[in-house]
Amino acid sequence: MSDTADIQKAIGPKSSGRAPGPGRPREFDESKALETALNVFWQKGFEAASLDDLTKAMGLSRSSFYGTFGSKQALFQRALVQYSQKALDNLQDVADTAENDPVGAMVEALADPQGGSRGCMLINCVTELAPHDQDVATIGRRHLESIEEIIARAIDPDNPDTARDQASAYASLAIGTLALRKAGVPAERIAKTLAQAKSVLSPD
Amino acid sequence: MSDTADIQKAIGPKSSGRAPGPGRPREFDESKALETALNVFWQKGFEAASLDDLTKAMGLSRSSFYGTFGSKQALFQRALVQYSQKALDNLQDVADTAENDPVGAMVEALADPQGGSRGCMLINCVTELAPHDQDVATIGRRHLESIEEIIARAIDPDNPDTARDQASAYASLAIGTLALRKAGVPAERIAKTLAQAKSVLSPD
DNA sequence: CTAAATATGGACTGATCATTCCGTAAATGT
DNA sequence: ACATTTACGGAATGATCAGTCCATATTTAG
Repeated sequence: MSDTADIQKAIGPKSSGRAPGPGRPREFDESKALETALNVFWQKGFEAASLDDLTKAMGLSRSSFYGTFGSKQALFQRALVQYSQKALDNLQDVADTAENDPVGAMVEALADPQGGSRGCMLINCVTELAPHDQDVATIGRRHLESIEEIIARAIDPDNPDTARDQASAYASLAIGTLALRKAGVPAERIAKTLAQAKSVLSPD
Repeated sequence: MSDTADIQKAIGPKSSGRAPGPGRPREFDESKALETALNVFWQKGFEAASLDDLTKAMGLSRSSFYGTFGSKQALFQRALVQYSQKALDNLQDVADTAENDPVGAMVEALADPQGGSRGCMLINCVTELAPHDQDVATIGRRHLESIEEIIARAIDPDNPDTARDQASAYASLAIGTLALRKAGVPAERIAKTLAQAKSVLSPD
């Protein structure tokens, strides 16, 4: 196998933005398919999401799946990155549109993410895969650092560095409550936990 | 199949404490084997721990494995319960032997559990399985509630109920940092996060 | 119209999974 | 010694896994 073929395999087949040259056109929307796959991974995790699950949900044949995304692993990484960007955008948006307590609003948003009981996809995947998958660990670490950065900027826009540890504490707190929620601790108890922590942590 | 056979299957085969009646004696120590299995599950998670992994580590044939533990699922639940008991005992011990700051010591212990980078087995398993496995969710919820209880008693032995929310916040904080650690956030940063949170949360 | 290029459907492959089964070994009770 | 009971080693089973392959379909370029 040639070097270029290796590289081609590593980065995945001619995935997106290809020129409208010759050949039969795709019968599906690649970014829609990616979004669908993201939801399957979010709900089931990486290992438990089988190719049948994925292709059925995405409406793709296996040929189209591999032709477009290269491998389950490659698709998963694209989904993770996409999720991270979307989640960070959403968090920033919460910070920007909060009326009086942006930090509190962000903590609430982190502790009760969109998507019901699936929790945060990145935390799920970090827990499942990061110890044995360096790429996932890196994506997860950057995501967490970005969360801390956004919170720190909201705490003190002028000196975000000094607020970094506090921001990290808020983020860890919110992430910890995700485990409570998954284990079935009542939402009311979790709300009280957050309220307690916020009342003490906030400078008021 | 008879009802008794159903029950027998549900609770697992003649597992422990059997009378030394007739028949060939076991060539292995059941509790040692359970402990070994626990470590495999801890390191790999439930799905990723194959029966080859388990039986090889435990030194059992498949016959002995199924004859003793009934199924992978049943063995896993026994391992989870055993882990929970051990972890709670250890936490209580940290609280009892701490010199001046039992709560802080417990938070440190929760945030940096024994077993290196494997994190807390129960948090791992709750994240992986609780959404789709009611039994695991229940074991996890009870474990988390027990942690909160132990912390609350250390905060205020006379009125542990009033300290419950604060205890829950400490526990969530510590559990959240486990995700940071798995994602490869430097230990030094995590220590600063905990120090910051403790200095603010503690009544001093 | 023909050749080249890309996409699709679905059968196929080889590996691995949890679990079962069977022949044999090793103990007890009579 | 012999029947009974339990344990062991390891082959067999059927399901499922990710990934490949090929015949066919649909497009563009000339």
